Amino acid sequence: MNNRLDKNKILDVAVEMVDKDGAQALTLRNLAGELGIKSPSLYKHFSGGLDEINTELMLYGWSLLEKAVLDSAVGRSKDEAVMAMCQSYRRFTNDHKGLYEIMQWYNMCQSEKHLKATQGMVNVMMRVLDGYDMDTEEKVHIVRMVRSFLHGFAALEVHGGYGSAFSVDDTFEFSIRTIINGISDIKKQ
Amino acid sequence: MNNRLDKNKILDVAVEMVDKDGAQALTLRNLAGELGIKSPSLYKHFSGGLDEINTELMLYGWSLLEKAVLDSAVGRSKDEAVMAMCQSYRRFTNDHKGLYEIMQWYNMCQSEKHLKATQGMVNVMMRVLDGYDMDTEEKVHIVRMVRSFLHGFAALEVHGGYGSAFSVDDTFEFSIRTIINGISDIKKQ
DNA sequence: TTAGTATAGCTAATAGAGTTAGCTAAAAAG
DNA sequence: CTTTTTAGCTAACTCTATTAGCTATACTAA
Repeated sequence: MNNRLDKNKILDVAVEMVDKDGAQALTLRNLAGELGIKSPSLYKHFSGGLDEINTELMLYGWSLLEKAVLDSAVGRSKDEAVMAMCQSYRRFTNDHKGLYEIMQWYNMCQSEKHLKATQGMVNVMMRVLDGYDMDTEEKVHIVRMVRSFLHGFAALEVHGGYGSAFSVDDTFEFSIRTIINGISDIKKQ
Repeated sequence: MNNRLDKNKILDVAVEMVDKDGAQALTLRNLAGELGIKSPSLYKHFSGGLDEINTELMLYGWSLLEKAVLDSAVGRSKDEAVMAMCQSYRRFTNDHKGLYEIMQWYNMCQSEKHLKATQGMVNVMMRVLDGYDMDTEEKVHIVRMVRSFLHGFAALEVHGGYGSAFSVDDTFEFSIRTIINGISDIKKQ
């Protein structure tokens, strides 16, 4: 029988680990321990070490998120599609707290890789905005705005940054609706 | 003469370092080197080690940002005040890339400290919204929305997350105006 | 001013990360 | 069945943060 590990099995375990205990819990020692091997053995699968593992996780996470956002927009258009995309984005960040952390900060410096990783999701958002009557520049601004909001909301929500007692769900709905309203308002000018 | 260091001098140098080379460049070795001492000596000033230094930086950063946001809102009201606050927030994150990184992720887990640190800025924002006719719940939602946007925008801008060629300044202006428009739209309902 | 105390900085050593080198046994390939 | 490849191991190295203990300098009280 084949008990040997491969990249995918290792990454799956890594995702479980970071979503359970946070991104900082991903050490070679912990990961190897979880897999029942010793840390130097991980270099047989990821010769680039921890850096390569983080990069792979980052890429994997963005592909997952792209798929989630895409699925949520299927069969919907305009406001309904925007709302659905935003909700699936938020659901993802709550289901994958650790992975999303890695997606955020990892390789942010070597921007090319990161930029490429996020491009898929950006394209999906752009296509959804095709349903509205606006030019490319307006769409770019809106996608940037929505991404900024979703990203910031996730960071604050996941890390418990919202102190007061009011419903965070309500804030999310309210914000998306406000953005959508603001968009149509600008179109009326 | 007094060549000895104190907490404030050390923190000032630390801020310079992280803003120049990023948060990950803050190691005891680097910091000590920059100060002309050896790393164990830092424990004479920060018995809690690197963790305490990061915490102090986080608190210091939030107090700076609170002050900046407060100053920008003085003598302004409503939309003009909101716009000024947002612009000063953005200016801060660009002037203090490294410090802002630390403000974001550090001690996010031990939320009490972090929550308290951000409370000052939240209070300033709430007070600005007193100029509008809305109840507390609405204000809370709006502050959360604006914070989320500003936070997410900063993260994307600072790390070069905006790929396309369109002006990032325009996106910022557009977004704030969209949010303000959305707010008044909701008020009209 | 001076004697005494507190302490900022040092060196040396420990512990725990990531990483490399080299070995071995098991799987894969012919 | 033989050969080759390779996943996993141990041992060792480097670079972190951190602790212990020493010393000389700067404060402080008489």
